[in-house]
Amino acid sequence: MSSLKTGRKKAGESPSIVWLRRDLRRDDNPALAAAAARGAPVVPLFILDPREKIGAASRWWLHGSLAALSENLGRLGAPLILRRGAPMDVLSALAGEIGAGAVFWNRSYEPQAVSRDKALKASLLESDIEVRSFNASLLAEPWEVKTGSGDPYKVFTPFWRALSQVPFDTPLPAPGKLAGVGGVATEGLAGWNLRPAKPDWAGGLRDTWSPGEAGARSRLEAFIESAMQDYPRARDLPDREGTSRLSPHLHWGEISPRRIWQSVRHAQGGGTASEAFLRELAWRDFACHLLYHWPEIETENWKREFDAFPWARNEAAFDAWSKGLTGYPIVDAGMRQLWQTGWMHNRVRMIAASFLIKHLLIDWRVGAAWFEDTLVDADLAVNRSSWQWVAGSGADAAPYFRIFNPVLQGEKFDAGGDYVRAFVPELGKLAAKYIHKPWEAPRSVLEEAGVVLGETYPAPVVDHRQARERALAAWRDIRNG
DNA sequence: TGAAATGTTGGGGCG
DNA sequence: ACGCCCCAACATTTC
Repeated sequence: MSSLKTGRKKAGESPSIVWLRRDLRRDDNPALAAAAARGAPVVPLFILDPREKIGAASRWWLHGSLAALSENLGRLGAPLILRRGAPMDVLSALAGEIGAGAVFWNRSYEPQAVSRDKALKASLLESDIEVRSFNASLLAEPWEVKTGSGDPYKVFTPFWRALSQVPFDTPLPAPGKLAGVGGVATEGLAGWNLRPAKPDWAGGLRDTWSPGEAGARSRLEAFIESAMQDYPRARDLPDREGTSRLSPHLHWGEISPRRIWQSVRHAQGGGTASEAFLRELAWRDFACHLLYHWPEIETENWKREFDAFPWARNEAAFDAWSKGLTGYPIVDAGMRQLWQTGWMHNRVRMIAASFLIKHLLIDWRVGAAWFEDTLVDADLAVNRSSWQWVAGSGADAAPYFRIFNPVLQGEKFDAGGDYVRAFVPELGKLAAKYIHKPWEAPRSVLEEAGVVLGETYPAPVVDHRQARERALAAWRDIRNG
């Protein structure tokens, strides 16, 4: 590093490192665009930090996303470099190897990343390397949206109003051609073992998803073309392709929220339907806004009175929930969709999360951790704030006494039962009338459908009515101190 | 981005 | 014709 301390190298000579993290794309990538504009050769770098826990489904996704990015960047002329280690060590080593004059990245807003990046920036600057960071993953940065008195928002609707007033930057085009640096050592993606081997449980993921920038773009186009018009109604029906399914692409930054915003706004015939979709997109910004300003919501109840909540320790109940064997078909269908495809429809996430928290009285953090391991779109800010929303412990949360009835929710949003049949095949022959409450079906109906409760499909692990009363009683206790 | 309990209303059957 | 009861349908309150 000593040679770097002799003074800032002139742009055009010393290469730029673009440290890619959750921005695995070329389009609308401000750090990449800035490196291209700087004029010097560009070395795109991805660092796998072994200390950073990444869920199993997310690791699978990351492999695909890096493979796609590597191919795309190679075609642009600047091959992606892959390295493992602590970011500080990797960056300073690589900077030394190539005599880097600049390191650019796009900002991350998670508590750990903020402090890590702050330290990194200081260290690199000390080595006389130019450091610049950008916003690539949010519509507006967490500090750009403020109340009249300058505070962060705690409630979504006013946040949404304020966010709509922020003049977003126009999305940047992908760089056409990049000058690379030859002979830079890179690790092999296959050696990172991001994909499961034995057993290979990723078949359902492969069938469902196309990680990478191209997959993200075609999802967006398909959504705008065929689903957006009916979005306000169909988004709540889990057996339809009524939602965009862009969440995993957004998490890894394969597509930019501003690109989505712009494409949706420019689409013909959007109107109120597109407004409803952009509102949901803004929930993602809101979650990051909350986590940035209240980093403790990752692990602590935002409403501290929930600290006294008598969470149950019940391995058997958690096991039934996570495997989709609760005996409540809509819950089980959701949990199996998650296990098989790495994704769960949003309506069903609320039902399944409510069931774990309120029917089984299991701590929301336990559910959040399970989701983080199994979701391809696992995102700390979105996941944690959503679980707190369901638990009633969050900032802008549903009240605790709002307890979903899994039977009614099923009948309302999966009236024909097709969602249940798709993921709970042992109920496949049961008529819609009973598919959300097989325990109420007459003996003859069950027989004809080949269902034996307690054998081919579980009896309910808890009685809804009793579980509801128990949850309300527990909540009354903590309220009364 | 609930559900269940409780309250109110109004039509129709019936003595 | 009239009052009474029943109960579905809708509205309000409570958890």
